[in-house]
Amino acid sequence: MVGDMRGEISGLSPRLISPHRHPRAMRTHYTAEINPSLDGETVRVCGWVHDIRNLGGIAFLLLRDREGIVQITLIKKEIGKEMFKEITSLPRESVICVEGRVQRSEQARMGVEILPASVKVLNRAKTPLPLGVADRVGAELDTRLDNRFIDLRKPEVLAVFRIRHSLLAGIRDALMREGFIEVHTPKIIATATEGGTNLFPVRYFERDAYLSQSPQLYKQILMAAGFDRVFEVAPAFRAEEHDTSRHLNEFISIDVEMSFTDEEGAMGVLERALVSGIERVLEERERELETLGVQPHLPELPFTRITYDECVDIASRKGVEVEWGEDLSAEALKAVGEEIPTYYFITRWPMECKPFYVLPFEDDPRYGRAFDLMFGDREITSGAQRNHIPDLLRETMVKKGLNPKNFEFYLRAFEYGMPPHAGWAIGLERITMIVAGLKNIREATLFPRDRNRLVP
RNA sequence: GCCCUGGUAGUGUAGCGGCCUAUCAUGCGGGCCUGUCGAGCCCGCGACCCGGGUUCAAAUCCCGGCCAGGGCGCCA
Repeated sequence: MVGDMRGEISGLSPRLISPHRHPRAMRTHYTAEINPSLDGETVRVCGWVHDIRNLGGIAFLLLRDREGIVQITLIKKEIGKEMFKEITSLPRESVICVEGRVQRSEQARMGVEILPASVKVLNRAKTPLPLGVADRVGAELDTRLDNRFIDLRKPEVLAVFRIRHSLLAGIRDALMREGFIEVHTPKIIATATEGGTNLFPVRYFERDAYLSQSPQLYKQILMAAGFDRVFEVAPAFRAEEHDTSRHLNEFISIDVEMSFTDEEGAMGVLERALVSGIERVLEERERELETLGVQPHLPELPFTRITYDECVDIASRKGVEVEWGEDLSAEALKAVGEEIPTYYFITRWPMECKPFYVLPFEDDPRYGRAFDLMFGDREITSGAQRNHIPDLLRETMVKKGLNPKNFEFYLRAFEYGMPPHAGWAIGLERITMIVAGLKNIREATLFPRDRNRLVP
């Protein structure tokens, strides 16, 4: 772990202003920037006491910051008995600033060490720690989440969030390159967006309101407003009772909506955005990927497209029966995922198992212009060309058991010039999970909200 | 929400009716040690999820609760 943290500051933009140039900056360098070429120079580094190895007359203190770990070498004869005692008895995870001289060293693993002139203790950690950072024993996810502020100090945990950052940056860049405007729609809403999922009720002064499960209706309204191409990165809330390693009750949804195109146009944007995100991770996060021991697969464009009916065939050939019109079961998706162990689209879904806002095909209205983006047997996105024909939309809502009266604010937008449009939504934690090779979605979010967890 | 499995020091675990004054590791406290890099050695500290029950006797068996892990359903 320590060895993985050598080298330059990871993944900083070339336009970045050095964080140490600020006049009030306490440090002159991140630990990762201390290298043998600084031999003889005086530097100041700040961070956490990762570990101390006291050999009696000499001690080695490993100082950790966001970028890595550097060795502080304490020689009793040089710094004096008292200072030696004071520093070597600091509890792990205390926060200190060390000013000292850089020394090239064959014996130090990083090829360099710092001989301190002064050590300032900024915050002494209590003992024992609720969770070890440098410990050799593991900890269960639940214990880690209860003590997330310490858990996040672990380089391999931080790595997940730097990967997530780069992934989102790559996706956002691709969308901006293609002319999408970033928007923010309300998260406190009056009615259910799509029906089906449960919403969290909130008190909105003297009225009942809900937390938004999806920006779906609002981003469609923006198509009527002529925004043409929009995207939103925002939380979505689902009051589902599910409690699994793939579900959260609050997650970040990347939503896209675009006018004057069909579902194939939306799929094109999605596959380019996803490839851009993975490319960015590969460019900027080599070190973090190494820390986690994963190598994300960079898919080729365009992704494979197969229809729902083809999936049903593949499943039944493998002995998994699917009733036409039903959503594909976990078992059926497993059968299909075995055939295509990478990213691919499932297209041409039955209207029965898709939401009301999907546009049916003109030639066969039993099918809708919907698609799912899959990774093996895991669903990561769904999207569609939307139904922009108001009469047909009302009709479909009734068929789905929804009352159009509750959606007047939405339906009105279709009556005065609504262009054809399409879009999709992707769960940021879900793709982070795939790219970073995580087993539990909770690891892809800082402070997860699930069926049982509301704190921290 | 359903099915299965489990909850033992700060952390991760062993024990599964009396050999438990509860194992081991890590951690923490103290001591020794001038080149560690999973440092080493010596001494010490620290735990049976909660509530009922069965039994001469419960960490161990039974019931309820809470929490967790694995599967399924639903979904992004």
